Amino acid sequence: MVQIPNTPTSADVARLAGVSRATVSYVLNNTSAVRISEPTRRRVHEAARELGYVPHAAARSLRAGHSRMVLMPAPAIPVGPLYSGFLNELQWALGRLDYTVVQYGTVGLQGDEAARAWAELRPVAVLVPGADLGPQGVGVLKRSGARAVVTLGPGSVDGAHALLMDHDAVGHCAGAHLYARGRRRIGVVVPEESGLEAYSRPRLAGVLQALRGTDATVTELPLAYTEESAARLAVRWRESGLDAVFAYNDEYAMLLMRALQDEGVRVPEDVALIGADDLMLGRLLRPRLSTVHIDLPSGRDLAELVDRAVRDPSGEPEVHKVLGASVVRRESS
Amino acid sequence: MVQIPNTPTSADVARLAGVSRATVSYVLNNTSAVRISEPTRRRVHEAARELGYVPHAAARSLRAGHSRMVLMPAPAIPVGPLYSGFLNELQWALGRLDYTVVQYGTVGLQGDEAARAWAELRPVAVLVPGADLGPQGVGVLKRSGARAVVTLGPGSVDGAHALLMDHDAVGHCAGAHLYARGRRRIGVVVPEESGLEAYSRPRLAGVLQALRGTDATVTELPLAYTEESAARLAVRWRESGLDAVFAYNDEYAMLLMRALQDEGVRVPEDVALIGADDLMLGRLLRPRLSTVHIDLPSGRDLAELVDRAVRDPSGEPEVHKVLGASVVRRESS
DNA sequence: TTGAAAGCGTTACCAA
DNA sequence: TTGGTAACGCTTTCAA
Repeated sequence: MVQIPNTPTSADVARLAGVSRATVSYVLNNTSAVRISEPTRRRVHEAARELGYVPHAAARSLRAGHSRMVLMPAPAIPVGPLYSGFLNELQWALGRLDYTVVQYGTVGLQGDEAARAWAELRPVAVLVPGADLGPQGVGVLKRSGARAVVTLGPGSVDGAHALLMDHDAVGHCAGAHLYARGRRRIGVVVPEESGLEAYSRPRLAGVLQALRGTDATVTELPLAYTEESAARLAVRWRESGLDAVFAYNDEYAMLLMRALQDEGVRVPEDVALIGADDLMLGRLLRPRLSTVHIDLPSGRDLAELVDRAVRDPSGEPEVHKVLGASVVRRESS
Repeated sequence: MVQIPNTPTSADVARLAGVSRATVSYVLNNTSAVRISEPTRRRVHEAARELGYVPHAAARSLRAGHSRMVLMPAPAIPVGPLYSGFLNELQWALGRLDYTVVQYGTVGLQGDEAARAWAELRPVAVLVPGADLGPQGVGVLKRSGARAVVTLGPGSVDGAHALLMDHDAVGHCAGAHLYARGRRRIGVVVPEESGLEAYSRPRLAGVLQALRGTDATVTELPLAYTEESAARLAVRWRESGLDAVFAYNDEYAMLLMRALQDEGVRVPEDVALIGADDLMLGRLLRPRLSTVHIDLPSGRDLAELVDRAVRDPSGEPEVHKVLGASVVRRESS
């Protein structure tokens, strides 16, 4: 017969220590408004340890009327070292401010439905990467007690703070660089993988904007992240007449570079190539890959924004441009 | 003056609809044990929509005595496409089974302290990647109501289910392969970055095991993920006399390959090189990088294990070896 | 210094 | 078909 242990509650601790539940709460929370005798204190701690008592977060925040939970929908697409480093720093910084960061696995849920699912947890703040949140969603979250809603993505939403990750700037940088290098027939890789449109569209738009009013032409190059797809693109390269490519990011750039070289297209002589994200691996190619270096905000800064917003929820939503982009020219352009 | 909207509760909905809280609950949860008239039903839904009512998960699970939350500590190190694909699949599969997956940002917390933090959320199941959980921790979690504790990592812990990710096998594969290719003086890259020991140690051990009792020698090669570090290693390469390397993974392999080639060391003629993880990018190198392909379990399978364990918590802990490793020979070995 | 009791938002039982 | 009520675990006010 299996002993199914019942989860100990503060009442169990109280009973074992021979005190009331109130006293247990005072002791375990170090409530300063009330002085508990040292022996009692010890008995309570003892009892809690013995029972393996762990407080019940839900009950606690239900009673308190609020929690310190910061909720982030977990990004559905694999995320590079850049962004995951940022996430880590952010979690650490929020942890220092005594928040608990929780990534919520929003699978099939869309838009407002997702917002409602998040709202059920009554987080004190919500950080939403990407563009999956509308004004409705912000309303739902605020009404359910979120004191701060922050979007991290291309646009800003009414009522929410925004960290504008302006990927146009990445494309703009790349386009201007290629133009300055004397290239005029410029291709822009657009990944065929779904979920990347949120980045690829603005990057393309940035290139277009950088070249508007010049004599350069811009050609979209759909490309899947497979060698076959890259080979198909490479095989028809010469007839395309392109003399430069912004390859969306370093990984697609590496893929394309190899395919082009296999076709005898020389980089950078025949075609200048530039990626983005400044991955270590791009540096290892021959020629070394030029790239657009992206600066994300520091996790500390975002954590402080969140904290500020939580403390003063009626403050005006802040909107910050936080994505710095700069060309790192190496050998491929 | 700013209107701070109070979060609507089911009582508010009841008042607006002119019914009792119980009725609201029945309607919104489609309770089948009870029949509510169509007009009432409509009024309730109407009222809920109008107020933007969102149920309070904490209150609900407090009342119910359990939740459907599956908690995973968020991995602190950046995680490759392989593992993050696995995570996604897992979240999706658990979502289909009506669980809610939450990644908990455990920063700084160690061992049992971390386990207690997780336990506060009273998850129905806990999935712990890595080796950060001891038997004590399992005890805390179980006592606080977790019906399944599953570790994903190198070892198994008493009382918990285990998906054994036996990274020894990766090293074993690589070592055996290099030996079979006629190499005898074999280097093994050990990343200097902290947090990777959990993988690098067993991979090294696997190589050693594969070569035990043969005439081959194994040399540890500490390497940081920087070009400088790789260059330092490469510069002293010839005197090391090594004729093969297992480079921990594809990224370190790419780093090292470039550094070696820059020193005029030929791959694979002078030194055979093999990585691990079967990244797309390794295929793009010259020579194309040999690698150890790693098979993770399907997210669906793990989801089903979790579900089984939740339904029958008294079942024997299952221990599965789930890491398949196989060499993909390309041109570098 | 300690204890009794109320109440946070839900749901489920029992009555009406 | 609907409503009252108790209970989940915790904190806090008020009394003793």
